[in-house]
Amino acid sequence: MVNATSDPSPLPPGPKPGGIAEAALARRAAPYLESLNEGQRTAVEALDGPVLVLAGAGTGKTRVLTTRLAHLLNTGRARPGEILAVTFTNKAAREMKLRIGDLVGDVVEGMAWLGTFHSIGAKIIRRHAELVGLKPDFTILDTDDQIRLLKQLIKAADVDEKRWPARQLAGLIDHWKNRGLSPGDLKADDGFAYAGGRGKEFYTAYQARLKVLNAADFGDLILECLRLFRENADVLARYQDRFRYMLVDEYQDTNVAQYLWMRLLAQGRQNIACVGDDDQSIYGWRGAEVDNILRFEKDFPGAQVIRLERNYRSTQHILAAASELITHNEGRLGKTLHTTSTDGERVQVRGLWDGEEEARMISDEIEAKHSKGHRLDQIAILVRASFQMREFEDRFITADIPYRVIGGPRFYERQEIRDAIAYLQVTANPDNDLKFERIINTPRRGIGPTTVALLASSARAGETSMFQAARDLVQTDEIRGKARTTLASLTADFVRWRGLIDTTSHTELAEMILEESGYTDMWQQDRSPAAAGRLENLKELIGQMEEFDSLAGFLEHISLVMDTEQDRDTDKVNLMTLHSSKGLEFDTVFLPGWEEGLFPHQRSLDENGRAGLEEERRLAYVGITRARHHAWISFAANRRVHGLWASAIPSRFVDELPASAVDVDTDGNSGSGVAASRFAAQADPFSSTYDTPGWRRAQANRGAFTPVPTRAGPRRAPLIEGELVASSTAAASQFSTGTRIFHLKFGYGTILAVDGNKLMVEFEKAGRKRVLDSFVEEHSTG
DNA sequence: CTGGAGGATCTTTTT
DNA sequence: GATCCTCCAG
Repeated sequence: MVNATSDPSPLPPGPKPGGIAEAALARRAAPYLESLNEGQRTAVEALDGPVLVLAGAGTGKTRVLTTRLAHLLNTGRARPGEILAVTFTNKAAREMKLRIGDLVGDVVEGMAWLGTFHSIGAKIIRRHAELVGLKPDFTILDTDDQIRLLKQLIKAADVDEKRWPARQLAGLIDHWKNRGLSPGDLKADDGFAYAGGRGKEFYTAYQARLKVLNAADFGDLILECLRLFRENADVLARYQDRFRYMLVDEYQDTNVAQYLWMRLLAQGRQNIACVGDDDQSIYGWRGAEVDNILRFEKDFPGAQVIRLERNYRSTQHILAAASELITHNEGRLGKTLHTTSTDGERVQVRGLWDGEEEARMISDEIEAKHSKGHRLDQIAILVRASFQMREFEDRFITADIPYRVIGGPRFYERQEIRDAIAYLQVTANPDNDLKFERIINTPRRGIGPTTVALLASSARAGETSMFQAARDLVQTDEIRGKARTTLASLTADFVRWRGLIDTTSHTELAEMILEESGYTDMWQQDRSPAAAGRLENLKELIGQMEEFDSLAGFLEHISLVMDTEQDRDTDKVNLMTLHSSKGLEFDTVFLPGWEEGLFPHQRSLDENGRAGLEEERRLAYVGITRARHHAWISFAANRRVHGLWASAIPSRFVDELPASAVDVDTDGNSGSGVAASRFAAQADPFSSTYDTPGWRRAQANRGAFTPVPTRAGPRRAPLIEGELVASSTAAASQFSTGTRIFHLKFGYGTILAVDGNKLMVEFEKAGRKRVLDSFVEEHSTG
């Protein structure tokens, strides 16, 4: 482990730039350079000075990045420990490390400063913890803890949490931290948005409380690091000197705080390379500033800007569709992607009746491809919102198509895992109030809100932690009866477990804690079907701990690395959100749900106007450019949102695609297809030959649901309007009770009740279900 | 302090 | 429709 405080970082005996030694080294390095195209090679070889690489989708960004780092090492410009390379996700960091390893071998192990913004921030703060008011073993709070803590503060300040939700305050504080603002930087009216101007006050109190708890939230990992650098010129100088070369990946995703952090470090040697694509900036909602790309040339005068525009991934039509779509955005740096691939299939556009039919069309398409030998794991379905996944999962289960969901609820986010970790964290650091509060009454011990509130107020009054307060209070008569004895034994248990940290193996200790605290027991007693799985997960957790050599090491890992690799290598269809698809590529990509209100998402438009729309469009761009050979875009005329049926119009993005790169339902094999607006034979996007009671009703109701004029207030009338099940009396079903019907998914059944166009049906195989009448046919015995 | 009932809410997500 | 949260009665 390198130590900043005792490292003068002398110039290494590296070869003189442009000298003979370097030329010789470069020759040795030649093989990996030769397979690069001109732009890529420039980006790899421009080692000195500030460099901005604008890398379009599929232009070999990762390749450039890893080769560049390998090149730095190979030419002897820097030793592994002198390179700072930051990514956003652990996955990206892991992959980068792997690929550099392929190029330079074990040397990569010395790259101690390759990691995420947050892990590197945490590492730096731990070394200088006392300078920012923390102890080196401070804990990192997750979002749950953050909310819990804010709730305490809100309650203590006697503010109505219902009117001013803790989530909102958390959002505000995050927003400030993303912008690099400490409480002291705020102007008086900055906190206006919360509790009538008390935002700043709460932010101050929150930060103070974090210090008492010896804790930092994710934002602090950057912000406190920034403060450390600003207030301690000597510390900053040391790091500026150490990091001879810097590299930032996914630069378009950096927020202001990260930008300032990085700029401060780079001001030493000016050897900084940022790689990004403004067209793929899709995280504005969590603080990313595309402007950082524009600022780069201003802040680093003379910066070299390199554009990578040759796309190696997609066919001509796919690229044309994506490129044309994105030109509808203003305020982009502008790149023109080109490819040498000329032929290939056009982008397929389909309009369908509803979400279920859309899922059926896609699964049919997948089955057809699969039977022709197309691998399932080379197929992805990219949705805008996770609720859309359900329809596909249902369909895949029915059709027996193996699939995997990427980016779903992760292992470490499960309740039982968080509880178990909370026990471990309180053991490691009893002053972690938030974790203590989480498990103080789990399993139920009879310590309720009253007792917890008493502990919290007592802790605040004594400027100490709740754990300490509990230890003190049980000595007095302030807590009585059962609460007193349970609390006394619980705290004593933690003290005892803590005493065992150094003498017992951490896995053994973890098992002991879960056993003795009654936590395992709680799930064993639980009769719910999920209980067995939870116990399995706890075992799995202990198993994962074995990969670490100490409790502290494990805990640091889980607070920063919240992901686990899952079954990568089985042949399954990939199902994920557009957001989590960034950086991936597939032979075939399906993009369902291109409907106004869903994509672009209404909320994005409402809350961020034009900027919101443009970010949605970039999301569409990201989606299309994931595809190598086949891209399918589809939309439905009806979709169930929040349990209600709504009619929808095709997304404006559909019309923004170039007609020459698109095919619309060419073979006419779909009798129920709804044509895309511009591509429809008739001018009316909703006209089609589809003819069912539900469809006719949808036609009839269409005009009746014009958007309600916007009222003052945050919530506006959604554009998705037209509830088919609305009180419209004209919409009574043609079906009647007792009729025998057939349903595509559930089979035969008998109608029990009719409610508008919704039927309650007793199915022979599937049991009792509520279905829309447009999905059933009267079963004629003839 | 606990459990059930009713109510509000429902984009995206990493660290 | 489903879930998470809050409130109220025991």
